[in-house]
Amino acid sequence: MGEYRFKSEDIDLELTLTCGQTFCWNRFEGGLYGEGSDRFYSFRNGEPLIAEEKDGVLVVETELSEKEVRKALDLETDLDKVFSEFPESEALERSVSELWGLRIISDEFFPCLVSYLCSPQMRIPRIKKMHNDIARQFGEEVEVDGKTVYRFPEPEELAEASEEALRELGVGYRAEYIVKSTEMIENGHYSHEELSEMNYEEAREHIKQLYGVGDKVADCVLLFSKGFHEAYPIDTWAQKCIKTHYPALHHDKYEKTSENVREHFGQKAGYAQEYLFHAARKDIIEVED
DNA sequence: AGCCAGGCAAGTG
DNA sequence: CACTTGCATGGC
Repeated sequence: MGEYRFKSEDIDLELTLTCGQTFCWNRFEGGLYGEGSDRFYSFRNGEPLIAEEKDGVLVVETELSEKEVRKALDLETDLDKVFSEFPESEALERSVSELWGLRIISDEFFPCLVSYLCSPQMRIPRIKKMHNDIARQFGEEVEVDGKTVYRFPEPEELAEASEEALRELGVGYRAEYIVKSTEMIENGHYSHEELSEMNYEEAREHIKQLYGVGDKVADCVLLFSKGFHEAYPIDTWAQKCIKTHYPALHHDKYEKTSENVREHFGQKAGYAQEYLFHAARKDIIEVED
């Protein structure tokens, strides 16, 4: 297997993979959010990707090209440059100083989509459990690094799953979102490839054709799998952050707030969202209801 | 025992 | 367009 090495001062791998943005990575031992090994794996194009931080070096083992590895972990982004271009803000400066090295991953479209179809009215650890249960039930069992793991199903594989079978995994009413959206993709009525040709506004409208994809899920999937770094998902936490620290940007309508934050933070608004979101959840910055 | 969680679609006025 | 309602499940 190929091996790539990167300076780990540029990325906090553990934080990046466990902050709740991705559901597509796992630890070899232990749950993603608890204690366990510091060796992580995911898949891209069916190929495993193993990442580990040791002695100040990020080591990635995979058959994938270096370009794809850089893309998956967003190693091309110059964090200093991103933060220097945001308007001055005490909340953001504190978040950045505490969470330096947090990067916006880029997962595969389909597994990312299904995770966020599961996300409405749900806590992050349970979304992760749903993702892993779906992989175990409908994905392929494969050996990675000598361990038996499950690759998340491709659309044609998950298309075999009935709504009832999904409900048995505890996904509740989200089963309908998964079944209908998977069906659209599997029978060729929806292609995410086209998203890459579009600007952000067009892409958001396009992806909302999928059943169960509203404003918030659209922004998550565009940000975390399609490289639209201007996407700023506004969930309950993000909403509270904006209200507390950027009241002038707050609005009751999602689209209006979205427009405001994108205009305020610019092309990398998603990075501001990710740092503020995680800082709020970690009590690094305060938020009011 | 209620209440709530990274919202969404469908229905009504 | 603005506003309301129902929705599954598990943890606290």
